[in-house]
Amino acid sequence: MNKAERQTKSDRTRAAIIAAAQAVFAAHGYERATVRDIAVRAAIDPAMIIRYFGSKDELFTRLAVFDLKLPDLSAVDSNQIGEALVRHFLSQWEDGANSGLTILLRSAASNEYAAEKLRAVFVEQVMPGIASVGGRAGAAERAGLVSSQLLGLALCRYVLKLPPLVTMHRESIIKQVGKTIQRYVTGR
Amino acid sequence: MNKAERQTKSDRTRAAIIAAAQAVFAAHGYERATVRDIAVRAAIDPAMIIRYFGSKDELFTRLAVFDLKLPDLSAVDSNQIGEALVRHFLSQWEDGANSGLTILLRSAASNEYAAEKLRAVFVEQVMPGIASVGGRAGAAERAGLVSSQLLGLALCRYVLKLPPLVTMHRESIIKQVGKTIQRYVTGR
DNA sequence: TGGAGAAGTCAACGTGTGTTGATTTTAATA
DNA sequence: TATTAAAATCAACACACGTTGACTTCTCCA
Repeated sequence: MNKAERQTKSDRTRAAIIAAAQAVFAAHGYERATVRDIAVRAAIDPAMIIRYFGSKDELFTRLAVFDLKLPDLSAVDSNQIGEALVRHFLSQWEDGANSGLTILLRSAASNEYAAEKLRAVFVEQVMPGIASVGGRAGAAERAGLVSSQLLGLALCRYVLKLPPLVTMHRESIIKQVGKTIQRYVTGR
Repeated sequence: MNKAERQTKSDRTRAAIIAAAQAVFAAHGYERATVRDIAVRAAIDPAMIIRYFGSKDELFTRLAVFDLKLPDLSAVDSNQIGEALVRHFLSQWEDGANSGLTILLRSAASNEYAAEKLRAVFVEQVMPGIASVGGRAGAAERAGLVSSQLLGLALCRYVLKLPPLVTMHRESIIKQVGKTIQRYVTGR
């Protein structure tokens, strides 16, 4: 075995910790998630988490990241941008239900670090994307409105689990909310 | 002094505890708010909080209530329902910045009791209001969409404090988001 | 004014938390 | 197989939390 392969054991527990931490942080948010919960789920000792990641904070920091992976909107048919954005957003969410965005949204309301991270996602990813369509004029406000609708949708459907939004079919949401986003993005 | 007035002393600390608790719960959410924080802010002993309210949970329960005070929507010009709803919602929010809705929204993402309370607000207050306009057909879904936009707006403007939404003028928001709500409520 | 009940103070308890250091076990090399 | 470093275990720490009960102070009426 060469050196790279030899580390496979510790890599595995490292991965187990990350997977468990993602699930627990996503389910309960930062404050309510405990190192011991994560350890149980990963079937390891709580001390290992500190050993591998330094502290609960550092582990959270490592997982509280999110890449929207916005496509090039200037390449999309400009009448379809709204629906395309909602569709993309829903996919991003459902693909990685335990991933960054869930963790951030669950924690941001009571955790300033997570809130700041979410604001950064807005400034670095949403803003530029919106500005690339319909020009820079009023892009910040348009991006803000877009975010309010998309985050609100995620909050209600995935976090609060408001019955009608949970039940509602993906395509209905895309059609309805798509119209809203379309108007926000293009200014009608 | 009669009996009612004699209790004025304890009523005052009772009120101080409530005010302090509203502020702390609204600022940090249930998990992060501590009995000791509330006590410091109310300038009283932590033990008094337990003495007066039984437990942190009971105090929270007492404050985690919200009355949307929706006006009779069937009396509003049906072309103005969207704007009227947003205006009403913003007023409700800004009037009592430390009150029920803030507390609920700050806590609901990581506190199942608060989430349940928010769902109850939806079922008991938003749903009936929306159903009273445009009929019962699809009322649940329409109400869900309305909630996603309004809660998303509150989340971004008051909790996450996304810069453009914080800066944006009240009337611009009412105009822009009003159109969205109008379409959701009336089904276009 | 003295006594009784309310209001407030104080120190401490038990519990759950993140974290640490010493120790034991495991696994790869010589 | 013996050796050595990595990996995992364990018990315990320090701290913050909600909560309790005994005690003191205040306040008002007889």
